[in-house]
Amino acid sequence: MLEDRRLAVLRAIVEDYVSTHEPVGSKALVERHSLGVSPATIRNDMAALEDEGYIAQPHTSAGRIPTDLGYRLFVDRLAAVKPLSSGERRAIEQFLSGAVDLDDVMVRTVRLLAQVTRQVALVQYPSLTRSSVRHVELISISTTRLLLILIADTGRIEQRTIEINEPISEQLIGELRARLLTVVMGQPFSALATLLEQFTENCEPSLRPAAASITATLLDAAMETVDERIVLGGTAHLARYGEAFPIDIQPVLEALEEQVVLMRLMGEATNSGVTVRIGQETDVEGLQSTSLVTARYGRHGQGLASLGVVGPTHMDYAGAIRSVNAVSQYVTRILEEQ
Amino acid sequence: MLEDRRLAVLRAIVEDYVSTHEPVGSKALVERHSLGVSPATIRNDMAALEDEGYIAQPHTSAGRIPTDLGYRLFVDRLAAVKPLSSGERRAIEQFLSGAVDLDDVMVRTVRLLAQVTRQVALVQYPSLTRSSVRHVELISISTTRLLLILIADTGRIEQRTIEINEPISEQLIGELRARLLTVVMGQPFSALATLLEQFTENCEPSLRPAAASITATLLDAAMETVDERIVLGGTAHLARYGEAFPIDIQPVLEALEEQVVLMRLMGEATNSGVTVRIGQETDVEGLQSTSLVTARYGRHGQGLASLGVVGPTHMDYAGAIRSVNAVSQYVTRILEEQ
DNA sequence: CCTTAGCACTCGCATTTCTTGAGTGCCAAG
DNA sequence: CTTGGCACTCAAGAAATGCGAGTGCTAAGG
Repeated sequence: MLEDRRLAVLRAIVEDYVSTHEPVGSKALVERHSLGVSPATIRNDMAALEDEGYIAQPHTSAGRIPTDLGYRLFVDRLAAVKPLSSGERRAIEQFLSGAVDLDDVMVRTVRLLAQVTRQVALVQYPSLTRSSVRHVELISISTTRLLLILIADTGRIEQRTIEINEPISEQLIGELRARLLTVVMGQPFSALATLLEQFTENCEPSLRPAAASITATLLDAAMETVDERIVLGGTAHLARYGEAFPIDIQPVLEALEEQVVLMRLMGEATNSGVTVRIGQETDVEGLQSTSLVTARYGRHGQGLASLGVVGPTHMDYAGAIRSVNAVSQYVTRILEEQ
Repeated sequence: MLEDRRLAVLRAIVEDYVSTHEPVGSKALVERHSLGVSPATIRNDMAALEDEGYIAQPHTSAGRIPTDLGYRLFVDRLAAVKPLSSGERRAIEQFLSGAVDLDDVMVRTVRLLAQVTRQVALVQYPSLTRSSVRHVELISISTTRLLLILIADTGRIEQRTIEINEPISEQLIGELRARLLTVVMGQPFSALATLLEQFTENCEPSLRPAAASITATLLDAAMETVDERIVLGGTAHLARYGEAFPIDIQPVLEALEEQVVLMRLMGEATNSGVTVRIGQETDVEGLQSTSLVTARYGRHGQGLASLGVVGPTHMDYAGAIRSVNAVSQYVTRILEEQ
C-alpha cells in the first residue's frame, strides 16, 4: 500500500526527470501525475526514498533526481517494456535487409541503432572463437609468400600473409589447400588447435615446414581475440545532451575509443535478454555518468557477440531496451539468412 | 620591406593565436617577437591587414585573430615545414610495421595519426577502382548459393553471396572459377566491365546463366564506390578545444558521420603533396570552423586514397602537414610491402 | 613618408550585490 | 497517515560596478 505509492513516486520521478532533465519537486509531481495525495505527503515519501538511496538532491533547495540505485530499481521493477510499433518493425527490417555483406550488416546496424535510440550505438563483430570455418583459401603472391584467407560462417573474413622459407610450387600449394580444407571445413574455431596439429603431423616430411608456417598463421588468425572489432556510431548524440548538461563528453569519447574496455563491457553481458549497466556499475573511468544497454545477437540465444547503446544515466531505458532487443533479433535473423 | 614586416606580423599573430587561443594585441606581439618596432607601428600594420581581410577583431576593444584568409596566406607562404625528428620517424615506423592485414593497417594508421597530431584523424580505405584484382574465389554454400570473394592487390577484400536459379555442381563451380581467374587476375578493376562481358559470351551456353549472375555480382562489388569506407579516430580531441572554446562540436561530429560528405572531401585532394582546406573552404555545413589537412597515399604518387586530420581552424598547420605527410609516406610503403 | 609617444575612448569580462522563487522540512491539526 | 501552513535555504538570473587590455587618432620626430 504505502510501499506501492513510494514506488509509484519513484517511477514518476524517473519519468519526469528523463523527459525534462530537471530536478523534480513534490508540487510538479502531483500536478503531472494523478497520485491522489497532496505535495506534503509526497514530500514524506521522497524523504524516505532519499534515505533509502534511490533519489538525491543536487542542492538543498532543489527537487530530487534519481540515483544510480533509483534507476536500477526502475529498470528492474518499474519499466514497462512496450512492444515495437509495426511501423518501427518495418523500418528496422527494411533498413537491415539491404545489406550485401557482413561489413555492411555491421555498419547498417550501428546506424540504425543510433538513429532509433538517438544515442551512441555499439556493435561488436561476431566473435571468431564462437564460429566455425566456412572456407580457407591459400593464394600465392610470390614463390615464397602466400596469402591466407579465412572465412567464418558468420561471413567474417580474416587475411594474413605467410612467409615461407623455401620456394613452393603452385601444385604443392593446391595440395596443401585441398588437404587443409578437408580437415578444417565446417569445424568450430575452438577445435582448430588440435585439428591443425594432427594435420601437420600427417603431412609428408617434405611439406612439413610449409604446413607448419601455414597452420601457425591460421591459428594466429583464428585465435585473434584481442583485435575483435567494435563499430561505433551516433557519437554526435553525445554532444546533444552536452548542450543542456554539464557532462564532460571528452572522457566518454575517450572511453569509447578504448576498444579493450568496450570489449570487456560488451563481453560481460549475459547470454539471454538485454543487459543494463547503470552509471557506476559500468566500473569504467569516463563512463560513470552513462548507462549501457546491450544484448547478445546471433545463434538464437547462444550469442555470437553483443550490440547496444551508450547514453546518459537519465536515458529512456524502456525505449532503449526495446530497441536494442528488437535490433538484436533482426540482426540475428539477417546473419542466419546469409 | 614594409610588405615583409606585415607578413611577419601576420605570421606572429597566427603563431600566437594558435598557441594561446586568445586574440593577440599589438603590445603582446612586440613583447613575444623581436619585431624591432613599437606597438603603434604594429597597430598600423594590423589595421592594414584587417582591411585586406587577413585578420579580424572579435570585439572593438579586443586583439586580432586570423581569418580563414589569414590562415590560407600563412599556410601558403609562411608556414615553415620542419622535418620530423628521428624519434618521431621511428615511432611511426614501429607503430605501423606490426600490422597483420589491411584492416589492421587502417586502424593503426588512424590511431597513430590521431595521437601524433592530437586531432581527429581520417583514413580512407584504398579505392577499388584504382586497384587490380589479386584473386577471385567462388565458394559454394548450398547448391543454389555461392559466395564470391574478391581480393584486390591492396589487400582489400569484398564478399557477396550469389543466388543461382538452378543447382550447380561443385565441378562446374570449379571450372567457372578457373576460367574467371585467368580472365581477371591481375587486371585493373576499371577494365573489368569489358573483360567480364567477353567472359560470359565465351562460356558454353549451359554455363551462361550462372556466369551472368556471377559477373553481375562481381561487377557490382568491384564498382562499389558508394560504400568506400572511412575510418575515424581521435574524436575525443574534438571535446578538448570545446573546453576553452565555444565551438559547438555536435555539428562537427554529425558531419564526420556523413561518410558521403567525407568521401567527397577526401576525394577532392590533389594527387601530390598535402592538401589543406581551411574553414569555409571545406564548404561543408558543420565544418565551417574546422580545417582539413589531407594527403594521398599508396602507389607512390598516383594515390589510392586519402588520409588526414580534421581540427579547428586555429590548429598547428605546420605540425599537421608534417605528420600527415610523413604518415602517408609510411603507409604507402607498408602497403607496398604486403 | 614612416615611426612613435601620448591620450582619450571603447567595451568585454569578471566580480559583486541583490532579488526572486522553487522547493524543502517540520509542526500541529484533521 | 495525511495535509495545510510557515519559516528557511539556496541556486540561478539580473543588474551594477570596476578593471584593463586594446584600439584609433593626432601630432611630433627622424
